[in-house]
Amino acid sequence: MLPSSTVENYLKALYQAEATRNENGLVPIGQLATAVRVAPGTATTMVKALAESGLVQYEPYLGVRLSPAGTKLAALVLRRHRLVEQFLVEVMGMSWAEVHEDAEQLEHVVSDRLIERMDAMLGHPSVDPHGDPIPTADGNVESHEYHSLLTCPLGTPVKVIRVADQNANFLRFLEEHKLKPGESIEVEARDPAADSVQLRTDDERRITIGTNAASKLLIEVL
Amino acid sequence: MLPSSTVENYLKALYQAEATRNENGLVPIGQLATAVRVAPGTATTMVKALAESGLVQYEPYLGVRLSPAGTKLAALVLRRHRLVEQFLVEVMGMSWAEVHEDAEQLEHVVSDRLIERMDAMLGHPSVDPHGDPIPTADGNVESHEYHSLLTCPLGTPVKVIRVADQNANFLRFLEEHKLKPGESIEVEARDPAADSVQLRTDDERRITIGTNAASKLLIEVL
DNA sequence: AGTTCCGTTTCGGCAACTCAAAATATAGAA
DNA sequence: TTCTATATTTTGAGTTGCCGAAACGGAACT
Repeated sequence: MLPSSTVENYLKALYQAEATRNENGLVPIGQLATAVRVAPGTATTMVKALAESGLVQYEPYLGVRLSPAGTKLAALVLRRHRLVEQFLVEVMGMSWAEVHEDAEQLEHVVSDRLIERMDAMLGHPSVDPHGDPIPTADGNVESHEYHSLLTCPLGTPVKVIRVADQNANFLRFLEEHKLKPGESIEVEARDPAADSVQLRTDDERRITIGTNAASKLLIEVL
Repeated sequence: MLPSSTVENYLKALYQAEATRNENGLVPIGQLATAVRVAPGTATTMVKALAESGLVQYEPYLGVRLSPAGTKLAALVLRRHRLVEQFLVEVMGMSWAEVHEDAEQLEHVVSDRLIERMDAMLGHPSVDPHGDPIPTADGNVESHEYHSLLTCPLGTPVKVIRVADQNANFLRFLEEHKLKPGESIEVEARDPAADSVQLRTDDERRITIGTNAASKLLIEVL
C-alpha cells in the first residue's frame, strides 16, 4: 500500500520535528498535532494507525518516534519537496519566497520518473533554495550542524548557509536585505534585553532583527 | 469551495464524453461511471451532488449534462492537463507515450501561478503533444472537426493532426511507425471485412492497422 | 396487459480522515 | 499525600467517496 498524502504529511512533520524532540527522542503528540494542523485526538488516532503499519513507534502519553521505514519514507517526501522547490526556482524562475506552497502539493504527486529527471536537470543539487539538504533517492541525508546568528561569534564574517523558516514574508525580507543563503554578513552585537541582533550586510548596510528571526538564519564562519 | 480531485475527474469525464453523448445532449450515468471507473450507484450519488452545486444538470434515468459553470471548470482542468503534458515533453524531455499518467495527477495540483509560467515558457501552445487543443485561461477552446483515417479520401496525402487515444503502447507504436501528429501519410485502402486500413507513411513504408486504431488518428487533407 | 431485460437508483455499510468534548493520565505544587 | 494544571486519550459523530445488492423504471416483445 502506497502512503496517502495525509500519511506523508504526518511522517514529514515527525522527521522535521527531530530537531525539537524531547529527552527520549520522542515527539509529543501535541506538537505533532500542531505541525499537521489537526486536533490532538486526530493525531492520536493517526499515530496508532502509523504504528500499526510499522512506520512509527508509539509510546502512549509519551510521544512518537519514526521507525527506520518511516524515516526513509519521510526522507523521500522531503527529497521530492526540496527538489521541486529547487526546480521551481532554477528552471521555472519562480521566487524562492513563493515556491513552498506549490512544493507542498507537488511533493505528494510527482512520480519517481519525473523527480529523477528534475534531479538530473538540476545537476543533482545537494541543497534547495533555502539551503535545506536534499536527501538522496535511497533516503540518506548529508546533515551538518550549523551555528545560527544567535550562537556565532561577534564581529566575524560569516556566510548564510540555510534558512530554517518558510514564511513568504520573512523570505522576501531576507531577499531585500541581502540575507539569502550564500551572502556574507557579520553580527555586530546582540542585545538580549531588547531581544535583538544587529547585523552588517555585505554592502555595508546595518539591520537589526529579532532573536527569533536570527535563530532561523544558519551560518558558517568564514 | 474549491473542487476536489474527484469532482474534477467527473467534470473532465463529462467534458470529454461530449463527443459521444446521446440525442438530448445527455451523457448516460453508466457511461460516466465507466469513464471514472466507479460503480453506477457511486456515479448517481456524485452526480446528484454535482447538480446540487450547479455544475451539471441531472435528468434522472436519462443522464447528465455539464452546466456552463461545470463546462468552464472542466475546461480549466483540461487546460492544466494538456499544458502539463506539453511541458513534460518539451521541457522535461519525457516521452509523449508516458506523460499522460503524470499529467493525470499533476492536473489537480498545479497552481495558477505555475501553470501560467509553464504556458509562457512553452510560448502559449495551442495543442498538446497528442494534438489535443489547450483551452485558454478563461476556459475557451478552439475546436476543429477533423477527418479520421476512416473517413478521409483514399490515395491522397494527409497530415496527422491529433491522436484521440492515450494508451502508452499505442502511442509508442505510432512513434515507431512515424504516425505522430505532424507526419504526412496516405490511406491506400480500407477493407471493412478485414476490419483494417492500409497506410503508406512518409518514408514509403506500408502498415496495416485496425479500423478502431484508424479512427483514433485524426487528420487534415493536404 | 404481462413479461423480460437493461440501465438506474436506493439502501446499508465500510474506510479514511476529521472534530468537539468528556474522561483519564502524568507531573508538579501545596 | 492530595490537589491541580496540562497533555493525552477516548468517545461519539460528521464528511467524502466508494461498493454490492436489492429495488425500480422504461422500452420492447409476447
